[in-house]
Amino acid sequence: MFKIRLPDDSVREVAPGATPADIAAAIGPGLAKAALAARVDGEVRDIMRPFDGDADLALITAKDEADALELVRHDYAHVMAEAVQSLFPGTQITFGPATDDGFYYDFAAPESRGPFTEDDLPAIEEEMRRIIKADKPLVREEWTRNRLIQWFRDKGETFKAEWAEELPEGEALTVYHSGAPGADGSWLDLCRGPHLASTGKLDPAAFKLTRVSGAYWRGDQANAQLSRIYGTGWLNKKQLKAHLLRLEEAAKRDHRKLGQEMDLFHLQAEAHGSVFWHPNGYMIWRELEAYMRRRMDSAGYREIKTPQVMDVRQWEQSGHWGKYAENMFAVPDIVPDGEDKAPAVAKDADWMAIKPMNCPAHVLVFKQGITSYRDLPIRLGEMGCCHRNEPHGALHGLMRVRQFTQDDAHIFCTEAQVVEEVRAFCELAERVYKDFGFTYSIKLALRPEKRFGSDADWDKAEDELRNAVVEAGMATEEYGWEELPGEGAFYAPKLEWHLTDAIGRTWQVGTIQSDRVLPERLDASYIGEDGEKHRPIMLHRAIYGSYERFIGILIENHAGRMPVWLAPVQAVVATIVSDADTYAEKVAERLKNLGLRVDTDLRNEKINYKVREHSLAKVPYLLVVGKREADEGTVAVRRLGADKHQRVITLEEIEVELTGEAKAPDLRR
RNA sequence: GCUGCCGUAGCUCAGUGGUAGAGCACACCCUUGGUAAGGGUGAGGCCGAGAGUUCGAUCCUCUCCGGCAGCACCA
Repeated sequence: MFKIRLPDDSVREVAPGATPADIAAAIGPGLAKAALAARVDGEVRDIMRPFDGDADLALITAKDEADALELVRHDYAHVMAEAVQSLFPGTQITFGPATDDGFYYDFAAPESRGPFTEDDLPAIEEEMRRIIKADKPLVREEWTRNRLIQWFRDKGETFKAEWAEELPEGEALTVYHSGAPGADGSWLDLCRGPHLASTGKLDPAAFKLTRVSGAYWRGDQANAQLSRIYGTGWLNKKQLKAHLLRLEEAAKRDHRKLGQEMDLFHLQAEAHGSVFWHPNGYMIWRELEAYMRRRMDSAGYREIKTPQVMDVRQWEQSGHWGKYAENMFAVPDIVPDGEDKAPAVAKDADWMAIKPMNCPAHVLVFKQGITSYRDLPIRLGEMGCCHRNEPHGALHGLMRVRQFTQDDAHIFCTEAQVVEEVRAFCELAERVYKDFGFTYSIKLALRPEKRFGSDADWDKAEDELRNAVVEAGMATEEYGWEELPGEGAFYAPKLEWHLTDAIGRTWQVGTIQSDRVLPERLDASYIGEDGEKHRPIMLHRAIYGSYERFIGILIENHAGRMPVWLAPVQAVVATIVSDADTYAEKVAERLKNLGLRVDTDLRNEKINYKVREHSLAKVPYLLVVGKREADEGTVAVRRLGADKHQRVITLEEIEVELTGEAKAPDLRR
């Protein structure tokens, strides 16, 4: 007999061969029905899998949402794979995991038919519902590796066979049958599990196939491209509907859509991946830039400006040409003759390259003259405009562009100063992100495979970054502290700041990198206390990351309703009747004289129309004036996002209110 | 860059193998109206670019450019 202990510490004895399902049934029919799987000694297992000895048992039901969702999504993936193979014979299966909101499965579609398209989805959904309603038992079996390989080879499943061949020899491998093994219509996949007891445990109305795409076999671009089908899956219909609603809400915040509606910027084919900033959008930029200048000035940075284009030899020396050339724009140093649209370039032409990063130029500034250890640390900042030739498929609105401006800076310091500089940067970053109301997490990206520099240097650099965060007290769960092996830049490990926006998405923005390679390659040095030359360490750092991306994040985070200090137009004075025109202009004039961005709307339109238009334009303050306000020297205030309730206040009062709200966070008292 | 889908008026989108339509926006006229669309009239399009099939292409085929969703790559 096995002793099975339940969460309430009661113990039940069962005969060998008994399963968690038996215990659930013994406790009650309600639980037997609700139980989806079992946690046995902490491990999630099939509810029909017999105990192998004494165990602690907790039954998993829909109430254990995280576990339940993971199980259900994994099962949807398998049901989808079964459905696809039944509808499209000749399709090979590969892998299909659960994701954050659903599942996907990668298939090798039959060559004769080509990859799946969205038109295939309704039929697949229908077939999935049929399989779910058939309530097929999901049966676990242990197979040897050879049996597996043979099985998949016989079926023509080359991907699965390849995978099975790499699995460890002696270990028993699990397969799951959908339907009794050997029975008509039974289907099989290699899978670690666990699974629900049967397909009927899934809700046929709680999933939806959402899209198709390509995906590389084993995530490697060098491998075959598979056809991936994505779905979202939930425990019940209500959850599915809520999820679809969340997607709609997110779509409404899309910065590309809002950017057009609010006339902030545009993109067009002739400069694809580079932003045309309109006056409204550039006003946000200017405020951000002014704010960051103040923050950096007071943190001891000095701002510089360096060339956009430098001789390729310089990029060769810095190492960028070797490691980064595929992302760089190069220009021949020639004079076009004006006759050919695209002049021929001689083989021996000199080449220049547009900067993809600011760092080499900053080293060149550092190298002018002789630097004493007494001068360190030297913090050189630049609002540096960089160009990177990104893969076309990666471009995305403001978030991923080919021309962007960084709030960049490089700190040159001694080894002894690194930890303190990084720690100070952690605090500066925290102040900035708090001013914008963001929460964030900090990650340490460790050495990648393709890299410069010795392992000893990487050891030191990684330790320094880690220690600095520890000293700042931020290497904690609260700050989402995590280390990411292999994710560093080719020249240095990186600390990364990931912002979480208003709807829970994360974006990498800030970074600091400790670099020993570039000072070496470009021969930067300072004179130490001992009168000898020494290599400085160079810290690359940014807080916004890029203005483009940061503005994109701000737009989505606020759904376009920017805080007053960032709003391109902070207030509109709108008239009800033309008799109030003069007064409206006077109001606007007074507010403008206080440095506020104010427009008037004197058009021959009804107030309803004006309210609607300026609300949609996300203007934070609408000041409505009619005869009454003109007579009394007041304005009727309509604050964007506040309830309908309106306030009528004096001109003096609105001046105080607006100037208060329009102050940048670092200037408030 | 790879896979799939898409490209028609400033914007959002219908549509057809015989060179085009709606709503909003825009212009003009009427309307002076108290908090999310007052009414009328009008102007506006090389139907992404190039080649092919066809008597004839916005529509069919191919190539290219761009966009979208993933993948891969990244601030």
